[in-house]
Amino acid sequence: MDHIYSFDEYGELLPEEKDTINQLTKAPIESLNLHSITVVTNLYRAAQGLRNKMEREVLAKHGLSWTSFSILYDLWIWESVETKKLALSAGVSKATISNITNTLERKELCYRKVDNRDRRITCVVLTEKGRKVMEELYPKFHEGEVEVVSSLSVEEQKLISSLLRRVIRENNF
Amino acid sequence: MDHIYSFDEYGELLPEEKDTINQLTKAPIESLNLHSITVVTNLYRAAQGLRNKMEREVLAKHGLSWTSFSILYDLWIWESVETKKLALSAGVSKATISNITNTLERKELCYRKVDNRDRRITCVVLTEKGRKVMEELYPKFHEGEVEVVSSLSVEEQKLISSLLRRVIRENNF
DNA sequence: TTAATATCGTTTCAATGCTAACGATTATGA
DNA sequence: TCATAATCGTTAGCATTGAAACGATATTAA
Repeated sequence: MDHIYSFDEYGELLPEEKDTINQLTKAPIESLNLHSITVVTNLYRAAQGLRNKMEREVLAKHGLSWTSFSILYDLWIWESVETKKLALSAGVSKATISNITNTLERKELCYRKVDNRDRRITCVVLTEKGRKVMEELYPKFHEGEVEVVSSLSVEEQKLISSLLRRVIRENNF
Repeated sequence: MDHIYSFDEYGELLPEEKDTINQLTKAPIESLNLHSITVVTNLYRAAQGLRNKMEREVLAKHGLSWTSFSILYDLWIWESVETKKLALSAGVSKATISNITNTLERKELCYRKVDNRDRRITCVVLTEKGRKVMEELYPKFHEGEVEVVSSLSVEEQKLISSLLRRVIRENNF
């Protein structure tokens, strides 16, 4: 990553964009919901920036991606988690969890364990080494979390969380 | 992707999580900023869900990723864009743009053009075929945008946009 | 002018990520 | 019981992603 900035300075549609969309689609500008576009644009940019910042400033030290870290976090909290649940939690496919688990196993941060009651299920378990990494990394990750939203007041943080939560709920994200 | 759901049903820290974090880090629970955690968690989940939904419901038809689409969008609006600007706009590295441009070129949706004034710079240009794809895809993408935030009122959409924009600004995302 | 520096895009290599197909296991139903 | 269906994790194949190294070009400084 070189550096991230806003392609459009304002986080809203520029006149050029409106013109182009108006000219080049059958849908005239009147039928475009500009507020929806703005929400989606800013939502994705904020999340992308968040991920890049964390991977660069916190996770790079241990060569972990955002998703790897989120898997380790789940294991840290829940001790042992099924592959499928890890996928649902992280919002990625089972195949991705399988691949990342391989990488984490190679780093000796976790290991697989077949469920005895249902042998189709594989549980992933944190190793002692994995636990130590989380103990070291989590406080720094949390610092980053605080920093990223520090420009918002506590009330605004509650507000944006409740709005985001509604989006998540309504879309079954 | 199988299906996405909230690992924690509430979008907030569960008692188990608080306990674990409290026990396993040197940082006691009092020093954790729970609101920051909630904002970051919900922000990333919403964005992840958004991306997955769009790739699945709109972009899969043409085998495009979110990033590929965002590049095509920039080209659609601006005709011709430098590689570096595309990277900054999409929030990915130059290398990623280079790779994706290769794929898009293979699909004949764009082509490269060396800048005559500064031969270090490569501009990427949309082809006629690429323009047609965007004309077909953009209205559907926009439908998705509207749908995703449809549970929020216009006032709430303005509000969340302005909050997100402040996060973006303050972090130089 | 010329050497040093900076900038830009590509390449290399490994990890992440998805879809589809697969093999193993469990559940269901006739 | 036994065939069928459903569920789970992995594998195969390909695209995406980034860090680092690299070559080409442009800028700066001496």
